[in-house]
Amino acid sequence: MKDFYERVYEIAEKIPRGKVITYGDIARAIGAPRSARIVGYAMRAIPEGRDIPAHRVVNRLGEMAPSHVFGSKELQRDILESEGVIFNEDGTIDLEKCRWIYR
DNA sequence: CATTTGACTTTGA
DNA sequence: TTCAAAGCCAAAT
Repeated sequence: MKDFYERVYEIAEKIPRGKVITYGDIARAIGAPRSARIVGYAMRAIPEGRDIPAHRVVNRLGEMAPSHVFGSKELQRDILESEGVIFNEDGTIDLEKCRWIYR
């Protein structure tokens, strides 16, 4: 049995290109539906040398991570857009179309 | 060992 | 409907 963070990373790095996932969904996928915050905490502490598409992990409203993580929210949005993620007019992700379900 | 913190979510006023 | 507050739980201090 691996560390909590490890499980988060295990799932996060499997997110397909052009898709996103919410913190709550990841938490549920690793059997800890009440630990959405911890998932976010884990994403902030991603170990170096690990290739994790953290920009594909968003909150349940499809909003970008706070600017201080990627430098700016616009940067994260650009990356996602270039990967094929659909955005709404207000700058949030269209979860209906791009939400990824772990399996 | 006790307290604080946070890339969250849900609920109640 | 909108806004504030509380719950949640692993890690860091």
